[in-house]
Amino acid sequence: MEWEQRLADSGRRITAPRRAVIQVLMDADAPLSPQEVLKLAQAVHRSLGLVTVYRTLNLLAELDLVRRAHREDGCHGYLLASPGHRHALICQACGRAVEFRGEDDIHTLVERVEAGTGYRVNDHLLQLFGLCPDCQETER
Amino acid sequence: MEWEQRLADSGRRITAPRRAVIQVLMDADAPLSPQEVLKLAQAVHRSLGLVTVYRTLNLLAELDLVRRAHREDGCHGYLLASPGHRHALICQACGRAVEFRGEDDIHTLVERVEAGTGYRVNDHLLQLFGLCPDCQETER
DNA sequence: TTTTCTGCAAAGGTTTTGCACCAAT
DNA sequence: ATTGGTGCAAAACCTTTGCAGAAAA
Repeated sequence: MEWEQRLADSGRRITAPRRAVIQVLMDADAPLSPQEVLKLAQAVHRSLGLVTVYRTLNLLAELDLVRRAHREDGCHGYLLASPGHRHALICQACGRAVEFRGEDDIHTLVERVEAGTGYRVNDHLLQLFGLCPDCQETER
Repeated sequence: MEWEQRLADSGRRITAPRRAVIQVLMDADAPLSPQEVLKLAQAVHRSLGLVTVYRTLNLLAELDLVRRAHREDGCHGYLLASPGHRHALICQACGRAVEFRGEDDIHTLVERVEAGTGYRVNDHLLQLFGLCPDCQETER
């Protein structure tokens, strides 16, 4: 598993709580709040505490294994970062999220913005909001 | 002012605190946290309280006059729902922000993503991070 | 054995609610 | 005059920190 390698390389340890949290994120198809992660992960690792969930999510985010996402309900959501710079597309009705690549278009945009403003762009955050195929059905 | 109309239409009242909050958001060029809105808006309306800021931001978000944005520092940021849909470019060193338009590039990207995923995209959030010209100087 | 990690308790923040007074319509 | 809005205080949450014991390397 690639994430175990990443943890080990940074001098961190592979533990049961961390396994549980990653497992939950791997199974999820929408950004999860810390509370949601806790509830789901306790099925795997009973004694897990909320504090450890927070610490684990922060650690994984630092290592770029997990991405923080904006949720319209006010919570912060966490989802596994797929390799390569992907971006989240979140359903406004059911919360299901998929990721997509948009390197080419963003690259064009970034170049234009750099030329226009003199800024040097190092990073970006892009999220799209809309309706997934199922919820478009339901809508009718 | 269009927002006054929107408030009146929904049976709400135009008050000094609401004017102050909207004024601040109109002048801002980056998503502001409730605390930041409070500090800035108190310059216009001394007795303003944090509670009223929250209530006003929630109300405005309900009416789609204001949008909630994701901030990496953990807070939620609020920004005026811009008719021209502009995006923020923020300096990582000094915090100075400028805005840019990117409609064309984003439009292309959105179409491609819709075709690839089956989602219908209604809205998006884009923020760029980098160094402004001055801070690129300082860097050397 | 050594260091990191965990869970608890408690602290520090942020956001929401209840209520009496005030203001816009 | 009515109804909705404001500010304060307090409650309810969410997130981080300090610490002693447990677990990985």
